Amino acid sequence: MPKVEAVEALSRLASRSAPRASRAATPDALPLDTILRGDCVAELSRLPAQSVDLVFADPPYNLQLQGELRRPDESRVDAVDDAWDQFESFQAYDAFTRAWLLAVRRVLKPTGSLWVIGSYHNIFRVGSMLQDLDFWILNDIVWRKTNPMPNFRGRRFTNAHETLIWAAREPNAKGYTFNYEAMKAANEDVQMRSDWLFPICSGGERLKDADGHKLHPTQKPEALIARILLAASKPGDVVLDPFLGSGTTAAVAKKLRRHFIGIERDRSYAEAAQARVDATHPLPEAALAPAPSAREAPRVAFASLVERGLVTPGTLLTDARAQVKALVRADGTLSLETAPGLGTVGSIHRAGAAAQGAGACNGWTYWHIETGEGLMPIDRLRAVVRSEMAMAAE
Amino acid sequence: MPKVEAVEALSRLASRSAPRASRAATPDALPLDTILRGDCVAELSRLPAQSVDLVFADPPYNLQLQGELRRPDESRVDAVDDAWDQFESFQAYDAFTRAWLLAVRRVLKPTGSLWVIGSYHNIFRVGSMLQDLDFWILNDIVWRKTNPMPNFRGRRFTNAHETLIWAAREPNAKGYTFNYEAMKAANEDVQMRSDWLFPICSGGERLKDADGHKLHPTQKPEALIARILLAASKPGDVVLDPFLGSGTTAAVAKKLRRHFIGIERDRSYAEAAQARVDATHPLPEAALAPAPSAREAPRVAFASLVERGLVTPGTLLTDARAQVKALVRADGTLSLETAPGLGTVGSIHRAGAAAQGAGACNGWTYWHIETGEGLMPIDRLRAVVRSEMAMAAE
DNA sequence: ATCGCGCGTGAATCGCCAA
DNA sequence: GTTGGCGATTCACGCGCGA
Repeated sequence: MPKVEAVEALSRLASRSAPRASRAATPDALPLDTILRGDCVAELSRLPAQSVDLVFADPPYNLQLQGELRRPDESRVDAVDDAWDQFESFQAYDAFTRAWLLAVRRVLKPTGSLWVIGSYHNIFRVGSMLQDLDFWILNDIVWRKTNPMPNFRGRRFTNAHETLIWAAREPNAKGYTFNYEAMKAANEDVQMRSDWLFPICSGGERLKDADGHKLHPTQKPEALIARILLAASKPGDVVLDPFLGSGTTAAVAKKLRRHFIGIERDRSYAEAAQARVDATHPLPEAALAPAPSAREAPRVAFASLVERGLVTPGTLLTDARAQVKALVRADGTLSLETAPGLGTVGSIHRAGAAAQGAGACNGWTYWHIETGEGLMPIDRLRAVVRSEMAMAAE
Repeated sequence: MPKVEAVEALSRLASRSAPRASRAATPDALPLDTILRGDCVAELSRLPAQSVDLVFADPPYNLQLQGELRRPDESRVDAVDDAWDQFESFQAYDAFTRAWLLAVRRVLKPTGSLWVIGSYHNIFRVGSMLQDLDFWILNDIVWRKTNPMPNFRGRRFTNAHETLIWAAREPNAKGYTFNYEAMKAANEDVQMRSDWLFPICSGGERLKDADGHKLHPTQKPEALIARILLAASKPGDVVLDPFLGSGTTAAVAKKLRRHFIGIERDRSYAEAAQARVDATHPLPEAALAPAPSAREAPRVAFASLVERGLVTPGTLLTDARAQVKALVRADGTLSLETAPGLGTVGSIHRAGAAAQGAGACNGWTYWHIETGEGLMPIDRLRAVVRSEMAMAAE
């Protein structure tokens, strides 16, 4: 991946020339479960490379509002018009985006992944930059709001969603975490879709200052962050948020027994986030037991079934209709006894593929063994081995 | 808007240097209800400037598939791998996007608007380019699919949506069509949101070739296009689709009594689209009667109510609670009789605003008149005048 | 204690025309 | 180009208060 290497070189260059504070001239050890106060690019450049499992980022949206907005009853809408959300131009916003994404790439593990949330004002810039920097987009996710603000002037559709992008560090990245089974189980046993429905953050969850005003203009709901962490990280992983704000990511990470690193420039936000984290307690470990994942079950070679005596060499395996036959050899390979593929010797998967003239085949479900009560897929034997292994591990 | 002017200059330059076919060296008259066969940039450059009300575009998604995809049962997924969907790089895709967007901008009326649909593979490029070219994004819309294709590998979330961008020709564009009332009525009388739910195009609606294979890999559902046309155009408007494909936009436009112009490069798609259009018939006009829109109703001055004798000078108007009072003057202005604002003379709106200490007020709904059966908003009297005007117009 | 009502409010690129 | 007048325009949810 020459392009990735070029990007990494740029990233190193950027971090070398970045202004250093007194804290350290070389990357610190990983400051786990800490809120760092400062500019995120500068702070990221002090962290060790390839040390973070998951990044969640809620960057400024660059809203560019003109004038005030009033409701039909003449009350004023308290809009996001903070200085930190103002950029001079798309060019300036792109430069900002490029800088923090490069800094994030450096600290991400090769198996790590990145989530960014935004609206139509900024998300297209972020998505394009991710592609330009050779991140690899895995999904775009839509957060549908149950209770969005209406369009008061009746000139557009109600802006009822925000967009998240989930990306791996680079093309062909292997080993990023996706807890497929847990997501599926959480979605009535069908695959979790790319459109999620959550209320906006309000009520008791919304942090307020002493005067009862909202502490942060864009506090995200914990349920949204929790789904991200449950989908794309494991307990004990390191989760980093370069724009921590009111601290939702840190609080949810602590609750879900992930480590967090938060970066926040604004002192009052950082202090409120710290207080919030201090008041948050991890859930009981039992509540976080990972959902059973077929993918993470120990790999069992068919040969080990032969070794364990569950299948005797010389046995004939068949397909579900008992028309294709294959002989089990002592080394755990099969030898096809029927056309097409007659004489083929190979793994259960290759033999099954050859028997069907297909490019691939899951031999565990294709091949069956004769029992007193009819044909049984050999996958059932694998299940036996796995349960034995689980008992032995305790 | 100097930036817009610069973009328009570029656009003119692009159209001047575009290769010309024999058809014409200067822009033709608008070829209404026609399918043009050819490259969309070349064909667009032959159309008169500022002549189109609405553009719907479903450009190539640049899917960049690597190898084939199979379902768990080994059946092959018939993916979009057509030549027209392949681009060498993001730069090449961006250049393509820039070219057709500039060509579209030239033919769009200043009051026109543009819709583009895409997935995460291309929509970020399109959205960024729209912003770079100084289009003005009005909404991003999510098409949620009721029946998306599952993720067969279990490595990502089910990709269950596509994204549409709705944009005006330039910042501060006035007069783009948005049929707010119709959308609200279609959504159980609450504002239409930015997330829409439709099934993918399948079954009888899906065009098939002689062998029963799907004719076009990305045929869009008519319901999706219909909502767009119903939301953002009027009967008789000109709707243009630069990537017509199987002709959905043309067929829906004909059905909804909009004019269409379709551009399609591929001969077999263009022919199928033409046959489809020929077999499509417009809906009865009554079915397309626009939903009543307060915004478009004829303006009625309060003074005309006085002139017509519906309100007598000297009458006292009150707010809904009968606490604020104002005297109707012979010229149709009001004079406030109560504090705050006591003595203020002005229009029903200014008097209402003064009475409330607000910056603005809709006097038609604020002021009430005493009838035998209680207070009635003066808006009801306006309705009487309007219905008289409608009868007189017939 | 419970229910119903009124009020506040949320990442918003939020009007159009004539003078 | 700017200004000012006319007049059109909101949904879901949480909380507090009073019956």
